[in-house]
Amino acid sequence: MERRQNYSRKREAILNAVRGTKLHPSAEWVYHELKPSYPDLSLGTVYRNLAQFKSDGVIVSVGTVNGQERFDGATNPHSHFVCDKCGSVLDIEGGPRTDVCSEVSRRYGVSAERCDIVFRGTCASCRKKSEKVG
Amino acid sequence: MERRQNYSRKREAILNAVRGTKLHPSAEWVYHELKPSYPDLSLGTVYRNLAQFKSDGVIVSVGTVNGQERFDGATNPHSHFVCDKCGSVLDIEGGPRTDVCSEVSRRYGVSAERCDIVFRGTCASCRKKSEKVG
DNA sequence: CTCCGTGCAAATACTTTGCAAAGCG
DNA sequence: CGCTTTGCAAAGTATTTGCACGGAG
Repeated sequence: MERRQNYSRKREAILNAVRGTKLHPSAEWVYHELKPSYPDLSLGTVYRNLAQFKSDGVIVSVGTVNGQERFDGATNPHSHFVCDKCGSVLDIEGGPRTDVCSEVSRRYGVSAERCDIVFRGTCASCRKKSEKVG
Repeated sequence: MERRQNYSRKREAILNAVRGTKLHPSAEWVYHELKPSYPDLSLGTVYRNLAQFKSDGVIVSVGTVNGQERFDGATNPHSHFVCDKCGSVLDIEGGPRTDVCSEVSRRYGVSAERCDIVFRGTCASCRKKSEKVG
């Protein structure tokens, strides 16, 4: 059916790159990460595969940080923290529960499937920096 | 202080446009909305003012929907629902309690100031459409 | 006169896409 | 051979920015 014929070493590498980091990378990050090992990799391919993974639900989008979409290879329900200063993204475990989806669906007549929770503020590292300065 | 010298009719119009709709508009939407009344309004001005409002905390960003940033003139704490099909944005009441922020801040050593909760799925209208088709 | 706000257009930045070549079964 | 994947470069879309002009104090 939906089975891929062509296994594609590059595709696997892209997926592994996303899964193998806690950085919640952007397309460009993945590209630069793999470029040394795959000199003929193209940015378009990275974008194409990430879009595919996302629509397949294999990875999720954390949202847009400083104009770049960021991805997460961990699909278990958890929240994120985004630093407004440096744009780093942090996993937050055990955030508010996502079973509110059904309640929202009922109350608003929609069909809510996912619930993304994003905290925003200043990360530990950026806080230290501003303390040193101030 | 930070007081504006030049009041600017256009700036007020832009803010009112965002506040006066439940659509959670994009910059372009605001532009097209005001263009008839302000024929010499430029898109750059809309972007500039929205960015200003946002950094002043007068409006908030709902996030990026289909590549466009969407804004909300209501700054009281509440959540949002985004339709993956048509991109419409809905206010969801009873949103994030601020005490999760302090808990996250404590546990992760960050300084979480805001918590954005976004539900995603299919809106009532889009659901009807697909029912008719299917 | 001095500043701020703006129009306009050019510049950026990110992402998508068309097409021919290459890979896998 | 048939279908998928990719490199490359061009195109597309959203947003930002430089600069000179116009209005308010």
